[in-house]
Amino acid sequence: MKKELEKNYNPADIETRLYEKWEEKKYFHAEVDRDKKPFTIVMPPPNITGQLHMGHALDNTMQDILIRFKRMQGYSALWVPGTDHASIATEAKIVEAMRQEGITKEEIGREKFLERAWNWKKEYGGRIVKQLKKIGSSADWDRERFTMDEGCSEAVKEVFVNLYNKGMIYKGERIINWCPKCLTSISDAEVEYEDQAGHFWHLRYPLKDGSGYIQMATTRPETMLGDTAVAVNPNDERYKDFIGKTVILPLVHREIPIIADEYVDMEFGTGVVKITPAHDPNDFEVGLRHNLPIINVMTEDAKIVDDYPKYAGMDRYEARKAIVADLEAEGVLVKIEDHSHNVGTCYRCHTTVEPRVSKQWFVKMKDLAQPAIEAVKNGDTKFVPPHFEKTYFHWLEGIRDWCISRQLWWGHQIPAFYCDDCGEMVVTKESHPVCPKCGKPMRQDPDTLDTWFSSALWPFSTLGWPEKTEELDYFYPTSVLVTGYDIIFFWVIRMMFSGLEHTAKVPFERVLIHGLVRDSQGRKMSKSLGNGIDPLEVIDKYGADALRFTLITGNAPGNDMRFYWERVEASRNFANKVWNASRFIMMNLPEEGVKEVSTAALTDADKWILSKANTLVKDVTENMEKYELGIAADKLYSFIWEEFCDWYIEMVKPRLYSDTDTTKEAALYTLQKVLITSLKLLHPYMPFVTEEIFCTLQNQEESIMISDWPVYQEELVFAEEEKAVETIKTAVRNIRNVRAEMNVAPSKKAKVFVVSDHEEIRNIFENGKVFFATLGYASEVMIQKDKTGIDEDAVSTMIPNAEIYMPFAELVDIEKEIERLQKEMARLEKELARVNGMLGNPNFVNKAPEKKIAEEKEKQEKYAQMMRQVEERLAHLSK
RNA sequence: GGGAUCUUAGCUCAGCUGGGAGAGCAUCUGCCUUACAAGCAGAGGGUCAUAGGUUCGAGCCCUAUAGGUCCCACCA
Repeated sequence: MKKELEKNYNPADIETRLYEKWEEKKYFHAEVDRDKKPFTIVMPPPNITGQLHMGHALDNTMQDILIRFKRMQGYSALWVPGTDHASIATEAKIVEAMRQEGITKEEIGREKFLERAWNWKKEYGGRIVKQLKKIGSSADWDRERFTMDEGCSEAVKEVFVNLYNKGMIYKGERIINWCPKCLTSISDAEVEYEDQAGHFWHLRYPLKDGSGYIQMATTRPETMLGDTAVAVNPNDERYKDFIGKTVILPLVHREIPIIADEYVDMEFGTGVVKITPAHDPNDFEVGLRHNLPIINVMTEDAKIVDDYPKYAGMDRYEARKAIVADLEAEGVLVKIEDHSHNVGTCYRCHTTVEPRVSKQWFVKMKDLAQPAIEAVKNGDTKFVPPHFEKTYFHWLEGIRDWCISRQLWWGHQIPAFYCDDCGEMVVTKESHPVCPKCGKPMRQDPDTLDTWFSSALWPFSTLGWPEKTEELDYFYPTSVLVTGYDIIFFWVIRMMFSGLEHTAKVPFERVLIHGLVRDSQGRKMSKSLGNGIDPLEVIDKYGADALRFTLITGNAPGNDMRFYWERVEASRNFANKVWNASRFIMMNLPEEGVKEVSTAALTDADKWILSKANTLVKDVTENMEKYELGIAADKLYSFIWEEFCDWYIEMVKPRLYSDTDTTKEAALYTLQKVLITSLKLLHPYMPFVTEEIFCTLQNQEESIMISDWPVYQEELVFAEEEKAVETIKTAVRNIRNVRAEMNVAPSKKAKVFVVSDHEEIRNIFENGKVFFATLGYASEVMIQKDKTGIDEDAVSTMIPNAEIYMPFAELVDIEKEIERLQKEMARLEKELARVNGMLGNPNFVNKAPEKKIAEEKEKQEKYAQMMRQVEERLAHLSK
């Protein structure tokens, strides 16, 4: 029994079932297969704390399209999925959950805390994976990884030890970005700057010798407790005499020197800067140059330390108020100005970052950055779109050492060990080393590594590195990395230099960058604004195919896009169109199936659509190979909807409905063939509908996703037939146009006369006679060499080398008819003038390519000829 | 301060290497035509931000200007 499609397309009915089938059949699984070429993508691992959002949906849709495309093309297409432990985010969630229970992590200790964290991971880590499956992701879930699983942890240790032994990782006391809420250091990349309204407090520090004071301004008066100098520019004439003198720090009454340093900008403010090495990165540098003491005045959570009893325990903003009040009381506060400045905030919690001097681990970036720059410069890795390479270079060229230690427990603990007895330190992959000097057990560094340290290894750690696995050998370097431009600094760059350093290869050949999905007003989707749209809700309402199609069309690579429900609806309508066209075709297919038909048996229309479909195969494949996914999708959309449904299916109907038509088989054959080609090309974009239709149509279980990708065939190019059908389309359009203008009801059929003294044109119409009945509302079609027997009052329309007449005696309004023809005349005159202008220009004729000139000459002839037709007709009418 | 990017139809956006301005939505006019009203047929609507330049030819390349967005940067 022939299977049929349900009357209405309902994505919810098919999606879950199909996905389960795919998983069961292991279609997503890829193996090393030396007979095939590899194509590899590693999925940017979503955080285990994460919920699927539009960014994931876009990112994963793009990857899935590429993977499905390559799989069908016969590659061993591997998409490695996984999740990221997201140390700061996860730890914050667990700490918060514990806080609600009234316990702190210190109370339960590291071991118990990690136990909780792992439990949490078990409970929630799978959630995002389930969600990714809802959008149809065909990732190889058998190879799912986690940044803290055994293999990844091994890779992390290996890398750390290697880099340490090469001297590229060091521990040092530096000023770093500290988040007083997360209570950890963060890297430069993790600081987000935002403009904040603040003030300038103008202060006068009195000179020790009583000869006066020196005046400066600060945006952070509370840090004055830690001032250890006042600086001026050495070239500043105004302050020449002050250099070397001593001032008395107000409130604290510490004696500090006035020093000279180029860092001070003479043009800015008073040209005097207070120097607080412990609480400002620039001051820290100045302090190093001048051997200034570093006086830390704040605790980890940004409160004033006990050394200043009056302010001890106050947080930085409280202390600011108190100190400003005291400065005023002491008479050293001159004035307060409004001032807006850039403040660094923690990218996770948006607390203002506090620069803090502490001992941390760093990766030396200079030697790592250079190869990463070169690899892109010489094209080993290319960005799509290319302009993101500039961003990449810019950031790498200005890169500073990477602070990788975090004062957190959830993450990869740093493989450095200390001997509390003799102070020896070793860096090793062993988990319980003994001190090489005194043989005592050693204590591991309590800090963990930046989450991005392990993500940086993702493209090769997931393939088995540091082991020399078959997978690594075959699938690495990966083919393309798909990610948003907001992640270039965090991740792409770090994967690049890590890959080059540890595998001596680039981690991926392409970086495909996409933008952000914004709301309909162009705002970023965010939790706090509550303007986020849940992809799962979209899927529930319109299906995953509609969501995918929406995300992939209507915008250029790398650009942000706005999300509109209307667009999802339009995509759903397209899926519905495909569904219904397929349903129509299936209704007409005989139970025993369609036989292969020889080319000779095909009509012009058949050849036309086959030829068009063939071109589509070529275009779509080329676009997809160039990562132009949106362009390919647009072409599919217009081919299927306009050419195939609106024209071909309509043209073919009379043949299907007739029992005597000898070309019926050819029509059925062509319908099925073009449908299957279209479904295959569309499958990467809309995997669910295409699968359901494909299997129903073929009455088989075997999936479209493992079928062969269509290939362009020279023998399916039918240029003559394409031209012929285009001629007929033009004629039909003109007929419809005229009828619509005259408000002729579709039910009112009319005779159609085609007059042409070109034999080949008459032949085209002779072959296409059938189409005029349904498409052109014709009761009868007469094709003739001249106007014999045509009612003089007929309505007319012109196409190149032919005239079409429809006798509507009772409807014809001569005035209107003349008006229409005059309008047409004017258009032709304009076009002809343009062409004449070009061809009359000797520069054009001498310099333009021959092909272009020939094209224009052809047009010139066409317009001139049509003008003669219109002229003649006008002359006749005005008689 | 440096850099990137954008400015095209009422709205949102395409427009690949320069060769007669496109789509979706919205609007207007007809149609329940036996796959689809989630549809069919037709129509209107644009000095491609501005000013120069290169070119036979510019939405596309170059320069400047205006406005928007984003990223980077140590101006206390």
